[in-house]
Amino acid sequence: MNLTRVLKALGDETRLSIVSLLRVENLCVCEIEAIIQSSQSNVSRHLAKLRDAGIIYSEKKAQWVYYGINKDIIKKYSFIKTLLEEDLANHPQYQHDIEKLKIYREQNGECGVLENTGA
Amino acid sequence: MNLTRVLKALGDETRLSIVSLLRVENLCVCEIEAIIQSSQSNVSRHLAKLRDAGIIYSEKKAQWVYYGINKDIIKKYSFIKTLLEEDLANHPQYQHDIEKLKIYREQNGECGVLENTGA
DNA sequence: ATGGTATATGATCAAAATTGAATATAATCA
DNA sequence: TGATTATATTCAATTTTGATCATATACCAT
Repeated sequence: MNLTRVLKALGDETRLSIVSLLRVENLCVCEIEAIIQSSQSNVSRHLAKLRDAGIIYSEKKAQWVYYGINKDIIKKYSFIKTLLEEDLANHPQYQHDIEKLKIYREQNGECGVLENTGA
Repeated sequence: MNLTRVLKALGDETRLSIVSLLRVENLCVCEIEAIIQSSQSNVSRHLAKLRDAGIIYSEKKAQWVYYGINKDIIKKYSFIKTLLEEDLANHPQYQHDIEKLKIYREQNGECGVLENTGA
């Protein structure tokens, strides 16, 4: 969880897409996979990298693993808050992914039966 | 000057040191070289990468090339302002580099005879 | 137990990034 | 002009990164 490592982890198209989605809602691997249209193993690896950098955390629920933004890193590096709330939130490309997430939700609902982890 | 490119450019120890110094004051290559203790060609290359990403600009004065933070990128990506003013400014390692810059200035003065470009 | 689904990981390959050494270019100064 | 200084760039070697395929593991349902 050091600054260079964090920036390096964020400096990738796929990982930035993932972070942008997790900004809105916690998601499991298969959901992310579907929305950003990348392979399972690829998404899993990128998630691991983001987690190793301390940007996200993971939480196992039944057979799924949910990922979410790690609040602690926002406390530690305040630029991340700005990045999430301003730069990513206003970025057309990532807004588009969020639209796709909504559509995915309407069509597929939740992966687990459980309440969503979005809080 | 796109987001991923910018983050990628910032995700490097040497380049982050450079940006952190330029936050305080515009500097030429040989000054940066002296302070962060890296080779001339290496510093020059890192500067080129930061410039290509739109994070810094360069300005030739006599035989020196001065580099400074590009204000436009701060307007475009607001996280950079936070990164510079909070995260880098408060980071012990980079504060230390700034101390070294002060000492360097006391001992060597300005590279050019010209007024400093710090504004 | 068996089979199916979700996720992680190892192996491998190609592409990209980093570095040092040497060289090229441009400006200055004697 | 020729020497010197500052900076950029090229080349080659090395390291790191990203993608893919195959496989392993964990959990669930029947």
